[in-house]
Amino acid sequence: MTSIHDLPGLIGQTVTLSAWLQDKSGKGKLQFLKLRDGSGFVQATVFKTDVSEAVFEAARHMTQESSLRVTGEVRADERAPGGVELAVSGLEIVGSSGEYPITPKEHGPEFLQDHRHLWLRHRRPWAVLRVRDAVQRAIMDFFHAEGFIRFDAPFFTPNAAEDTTELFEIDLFGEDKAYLSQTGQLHAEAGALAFGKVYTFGPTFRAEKSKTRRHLLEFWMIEPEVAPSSHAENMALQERMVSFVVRQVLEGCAEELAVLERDVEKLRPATEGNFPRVTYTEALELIRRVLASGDLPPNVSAETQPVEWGDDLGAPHETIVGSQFDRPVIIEKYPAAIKAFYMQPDPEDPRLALCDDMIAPEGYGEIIGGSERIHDYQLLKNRLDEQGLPLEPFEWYLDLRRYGSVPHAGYGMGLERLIAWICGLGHIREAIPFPRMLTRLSP
RNA sequence: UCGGCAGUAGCUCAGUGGCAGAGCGUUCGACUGUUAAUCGAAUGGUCGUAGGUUCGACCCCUACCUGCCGAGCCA
Repeated sequence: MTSIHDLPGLIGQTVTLSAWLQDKSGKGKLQFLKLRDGSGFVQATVFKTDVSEAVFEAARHMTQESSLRVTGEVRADERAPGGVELAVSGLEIVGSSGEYPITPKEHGPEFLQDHRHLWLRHRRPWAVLRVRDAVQRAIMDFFHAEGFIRFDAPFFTPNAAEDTTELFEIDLFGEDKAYLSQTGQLHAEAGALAFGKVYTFGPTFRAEKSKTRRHLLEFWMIEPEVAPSSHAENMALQERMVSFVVRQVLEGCAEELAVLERDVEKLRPATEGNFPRVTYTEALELIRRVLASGDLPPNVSAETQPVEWGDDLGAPHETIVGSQFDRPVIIEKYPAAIKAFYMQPDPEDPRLALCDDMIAPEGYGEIIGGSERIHDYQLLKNRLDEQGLPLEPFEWYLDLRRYGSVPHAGYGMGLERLIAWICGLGHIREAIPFPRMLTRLSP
């Protein structure tokens, strides 16, 4: 069986495809069949004079999404989309199709989401989810080339790493409570102190009632952790990884990005590295300047207020900072008070944490959050106390500081947010096969 | 949780107190180069739900449900 993807190299040969009928347009004695087989898309022509009466009538009455075995000669033809078409000599319907809900016309997002299991067959999800696969492969290739091992963190955890985030509670046979993991970081730290360089790669769960284009209840996160390492090395790793992934996608997914009508020139700068870096304090000044100029990026309200030192940046503020550069920008050294308990203080200014967020351009917002971790036992214990967190669940985490502690650092990257930016998606839900959101658990 | 917007045919939408509409889809017919083909015919409705105002409600009022977008929070 031949794949549609391989047809350009088989011109002149007669092949058999296993494919689905994506669309059809008839011209009386000539039928155009738009076929897909997962590897690609091709047009087939059925001339009444080339096939039996029964085959032509079958072609004329086939319904959208019927599964077929099609035999024909591969021909180069400028009139065909893609320049190659199949001149059909034989045709067999494997599975007929009823009235197919997703017609070639426009549909609203709710309708398409309700039919996600079928929508997956269409060009746009085809392109996005193939980019997703390329991104995942690039990430794994990158880390293995850098000497990392993949180190899987548990999904059930007894405690919150960051007490601010809501967790999904699991009933463990009525005795204990467990939560679905919202981060693998703490376990990745144990892995880093055992293996040096590790990364986790798996789903993560956040019970936030967020209904925006940037949020899912269940998303995939990559969390590298390195020991020993520093804040500066951590940022350099983030930059190397993101530019490598974008480079791989531009090289390997030209057709997919073309289907999505993504302007690849907007991605090109990210392949060069040299991501700009601003401190939190500098970012506040930058935001103030842009707001004063009135020249705001799209989707940022004119009502947006500047940020007072000590307050966290909101989504519109991140969009403003991201819009000032042609590639991802790193904002570092936020006030320690608004960040997680485990972040190492800046030795030059203990009010600050050695942490950073990477903001994607074009309004796609935060894609990475990372930090150097506190390696001193007493300091970490004090931070747990200050936050009012119980020590007992964190004893194992404190052990990492009791036995051969070393400065180390890591970060978490949201896979779907990275994909949404690379593909230029209007909503993160398109970046995962079956999105799980506040208003959607099905299909 | 809060704010804004929306819900009418399978889909996308128009209709704004007086007969429920269009385009597309689907089915049938014509057509040998279609790219969201074109042309002709047929097909299509609990106007989100419940209550209210009115001689009369898709339209006005109230409540609720559902969805979309945004905020907060985050990746």
